[in-house]
Amino acid sequence: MVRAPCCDKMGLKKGPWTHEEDQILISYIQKHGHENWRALPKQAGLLRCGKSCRLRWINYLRPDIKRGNFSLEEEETIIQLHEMLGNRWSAIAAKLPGRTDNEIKNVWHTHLKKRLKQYQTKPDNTKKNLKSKTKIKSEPSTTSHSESDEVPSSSSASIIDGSDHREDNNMDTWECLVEIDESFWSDALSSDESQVPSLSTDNIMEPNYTFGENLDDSMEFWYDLFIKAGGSEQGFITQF
DNA sequence: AATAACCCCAACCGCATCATT
DNA sequence: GAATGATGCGGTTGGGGTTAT
Repeated sequence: MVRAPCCDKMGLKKGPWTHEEDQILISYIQKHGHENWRALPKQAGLLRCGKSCRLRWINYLRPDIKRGNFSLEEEETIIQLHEMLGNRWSAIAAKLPGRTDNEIKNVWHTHLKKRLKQYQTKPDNTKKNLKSKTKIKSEPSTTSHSESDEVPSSSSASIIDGSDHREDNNMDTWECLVEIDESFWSDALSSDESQVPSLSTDNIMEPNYTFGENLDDSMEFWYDLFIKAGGSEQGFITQF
């Protein structure tokens, strides 16, 4: 596989982006879009490689990026999805509107993984005992962490917080999904990923979210999975 | 007040995969 | 089908900020 030369070999700039560079990139993409990342920096007048521009745009400059701390619901969603999908951060990010794979990956490595580990080594801990010292960000944010964002509740289904933020029936859905053998999910997902539709979590995270163009296909896909996993038709109707 | 230790996150790197020729 | 080019993705790291001593 032929790889593009890296930035330093091309005499291109690396490291943190300046405000000016951000502005150039934003205005260029607003005017021309980003059809060709490789050509973009040259056309925009940036001394960056296309890869760097793409990353900066996707992870930081995109207008629909949701800045600030993750909500409890988001964190719990990450944990649940991680159980199902593993380290497929982009797939997880797709279920969390406004969040990037990089951001989710960071949150996982810095908070959630530790939290899970902590809980697993101390399964009899009370929720209170498991509170950690997560800092409160000072930056302006659309969603703010509460102090109690560190509390696992059960081994796999609800890790974050004892206070249930979901309706019980939603939790049932989660537990159902989680109980399905992980290998089943990976097999099912790898068999034809292009068909993987939105999970029901979309409804939790983004009430206005609509399924892809082909809702019927999506539902059919999940129906098949559900039945394969041993669920009944009635159960599927109840869950979804 | 100084500084060591820790934490967080933006950005880089390299591989995988998809698209085009 | 092979070669090449472009993009996507996940793992990792370095620097800056924060907290503890």
